[in-house]
Amino acid sequence: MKFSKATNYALHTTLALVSASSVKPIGVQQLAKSQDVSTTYLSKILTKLAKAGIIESASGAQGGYRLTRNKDEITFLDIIHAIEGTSSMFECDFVHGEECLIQAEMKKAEQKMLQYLKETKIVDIAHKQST
Amino acid sequence: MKFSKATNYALHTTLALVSASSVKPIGVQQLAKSQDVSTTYLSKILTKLAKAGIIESASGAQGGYRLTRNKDEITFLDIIHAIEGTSSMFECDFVHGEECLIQAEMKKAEQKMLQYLKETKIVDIAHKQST
DNA sequence: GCGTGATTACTCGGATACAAGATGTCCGAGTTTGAGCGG
DNA sequence: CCGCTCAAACTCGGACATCTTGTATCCGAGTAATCACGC
Repeated sequence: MKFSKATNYALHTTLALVSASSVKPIGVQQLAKSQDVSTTYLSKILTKLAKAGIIESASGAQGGYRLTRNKDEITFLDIIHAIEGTSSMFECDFVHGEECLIQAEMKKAEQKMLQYLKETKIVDIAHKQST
Repeated sequence: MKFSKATNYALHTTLALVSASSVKPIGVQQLAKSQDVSTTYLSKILTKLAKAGIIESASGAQGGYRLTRNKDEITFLDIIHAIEGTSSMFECDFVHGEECLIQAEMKKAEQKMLQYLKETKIVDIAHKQST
């Protein structure tokens, strides 16, 4: 029950993009270098973020990645859902007659975490970091 | 980022033991049958719970598993920690100069979930279920 | 009746097999920028 | 000076390779209760 490394890469990269906040896209090479990842692997991760509509890619020379939305709209949850998927962390496959009460409690617990992640924005971190 | 099936087995088995609440231990075969798992696999899971001090095993004929503590002391978190381990769900390996702010937020979020799981007791489910 | 041993019903733990997912690499294809070259 | 072409600098996406982890099985060993047997 752990978050994948890809999520960590995604969060750090998004933070970098938010901090940069320029109109000009930033190349994968530059992003990858600061996190010590291969460019090909990072680009695979960023493609997921792009599909989720968080960032967009500009191909060709001088290409790279750039935020799409307003940067203070991006939450931790957005990133995590883009990478890890949106399915629940706990699934009870058994066939009890009724709804599984254990699963119900687990989902409530999960919601507590998701709620916090939904309230926390990447841009807040960027502000803290720059000070 | 999902809970393992083993955790589900562990939770259901513990619930069964709490509901039974007899002094006499319950055999793995009986427990496994109700969840459609092999006895050998389930016993492996229960060994973890035993090591965590939540249940104890009685070997030999008429043997099986039985709760050790008072049943209203057992929380969801106890079970989950016993099976999944106690390490954090999010680890940032990078070497930033300072503490990683992203990791800090992620751990706060995780704490929200753990807090809920710590407050929720198995015996509560047992009561709900019997009504 | 009573001890003693064998049998039976269990759990325990290590070794192993298998599948799925996470992690990462390679390479060909498409796309934009910019430089070079000819008119 | 303008437009065309071509190379360079990029990203995109699929196909692999690898490693770890979860899931599960098998089997020999140990252990406790029970039964059988002989004294």
